[in-house]
Amino acid sequence: MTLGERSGSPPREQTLAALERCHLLDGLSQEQVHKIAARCSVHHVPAQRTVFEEGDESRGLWVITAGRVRLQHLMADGRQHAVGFRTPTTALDLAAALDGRPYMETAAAVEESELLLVPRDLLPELARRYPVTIRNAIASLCIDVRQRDITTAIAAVKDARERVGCTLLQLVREFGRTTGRGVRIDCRVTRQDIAARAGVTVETAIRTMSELQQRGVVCTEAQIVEITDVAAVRELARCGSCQFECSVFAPAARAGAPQAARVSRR
DNA sequence: TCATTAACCGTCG
DNA sequence: CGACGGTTAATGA
Repeated sequence: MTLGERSGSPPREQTLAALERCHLLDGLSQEQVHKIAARCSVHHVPAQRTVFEEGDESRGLWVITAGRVRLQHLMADGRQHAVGFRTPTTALDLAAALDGRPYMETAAAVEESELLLVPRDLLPELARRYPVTIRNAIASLCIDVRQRDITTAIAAVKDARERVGCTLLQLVREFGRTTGRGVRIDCRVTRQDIAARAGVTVETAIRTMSELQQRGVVCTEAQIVEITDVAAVRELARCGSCQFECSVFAPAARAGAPQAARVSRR
């Protein structure tokens, strides 16, 4: 049992609001979403606790309603490869929920988090009653496939320093906010996190980050990374000589939502 | 616990 | 050979 304790109480306002913003349910009315929520369970997961593990039987679809979750893969050498960090309104491992096969990766709460579990037997019903969710699911899966394709391609084609550069740029895509000096990655990221995501050791991540820091390209304070010279990072990652469509790492656009900082292409 | 530095060492082009 | 990057160890915050 890897799960945090369950809260029996019905979903709170904030939880419902997060579910409403889950892309899988795009196009459903508030009332419809609330009816679905009534059949979900709310789970509070303390920091560091695992929500589910790679290989576990899928229990349904997990949707983050608060906190932050890291998705990771166990590699042959025992190290963890961080697939990415996920924030509220994101559904975790949709593929496993849909095909009922075991989870493809481990989900661990980075900070205290809250997740909603849409029970597995509710999913076919959703598809039947709200065909739009099928379109939404396909869109989500496509993004997933593209992200994974890029990730594996990068692992094969880029060297360690370049991968650190790619990781920084992906984080900017996911969490970047423009500031006076440049762009800030708006969530705490340890050197270890960067290393796990780039598929390098901490020391290599530190080597690269230190070099960037000395060149005045980035600065870090309390695990918040700010990039003052995005062009230099793009150069480090050799963005110019690769054609991967990294825009798939950006959160899906949504009317009325605050726009994250963009990384200009080319 | 996290960050950093440095020496060391194996692999590969 | 030499660059790269992983390993190990020591140190400080």
